[in-house]
Amino acid sequence: MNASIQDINGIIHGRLRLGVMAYLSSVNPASFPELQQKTGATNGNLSTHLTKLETAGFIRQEKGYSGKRPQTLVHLTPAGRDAWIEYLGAMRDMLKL
Amino acid sequence: MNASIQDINGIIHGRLRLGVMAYLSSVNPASFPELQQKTGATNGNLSTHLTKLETAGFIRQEKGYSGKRPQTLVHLTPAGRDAWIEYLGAMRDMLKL
DNA sequence: AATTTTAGTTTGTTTTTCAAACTTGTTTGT
DNA sequence: ACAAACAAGTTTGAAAAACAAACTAAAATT
Repeated sequence: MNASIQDINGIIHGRLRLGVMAYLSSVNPASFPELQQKTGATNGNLSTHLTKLETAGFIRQEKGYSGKRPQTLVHLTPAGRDAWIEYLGAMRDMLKL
Repeated sequence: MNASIQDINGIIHGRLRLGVMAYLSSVNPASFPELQQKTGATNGNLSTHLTKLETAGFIRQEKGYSGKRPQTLVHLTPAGRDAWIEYLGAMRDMLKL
């Protein structure tokens, strides 16, 4: 296969989005504040990147309530999981891990 | 250790620079055209990113000649190798590879 | 001697990243 | 009950990064 940088999904590769995807790959779904805490991002920044991942079809944002407070649950979609697997493969190959 | 995105070196992480570092980690030094071919970057773009890696102290650009043609050889510095090792560790940990 | 090719740098535009400021609604203190 | 502080996000504007086109300079080719 011998992956090179062209094979690395740029949407996933961004630092913050990579953190989100990595976390979602083991904790799915995860809440917005949970992701914020795990990534250390500001809420504004996280919001922007989630929108980007959502536009790419990798995650889904479910807006509901926890009690009376609004709560967004972020789900990894099947397409997102596929893309994640592929990303891992490409990185493993490229970095020779 | 449990690495998160904060532990990932942003200079190295950029797509193109990552390709350069990965290549240099096994072929050191490498010529400018060789890197261009391997990464698929335009020469302008590659030049910019090499400058960035050089400023960070991760590579050294040796300007010499191959016969009469100018040839830039790009060397991974010891600091660059250290940073690379650390990057690999952080990624391995974060991606659970 | 004109044209093409090689090797790179500089410059300007587009894209991306990021955080401050704002919005909307909730809880807490007095 | 009313104001102040808090929580959960979104919008927006500024800074940084990525990228490719245009340029420079010298060598090889015709």
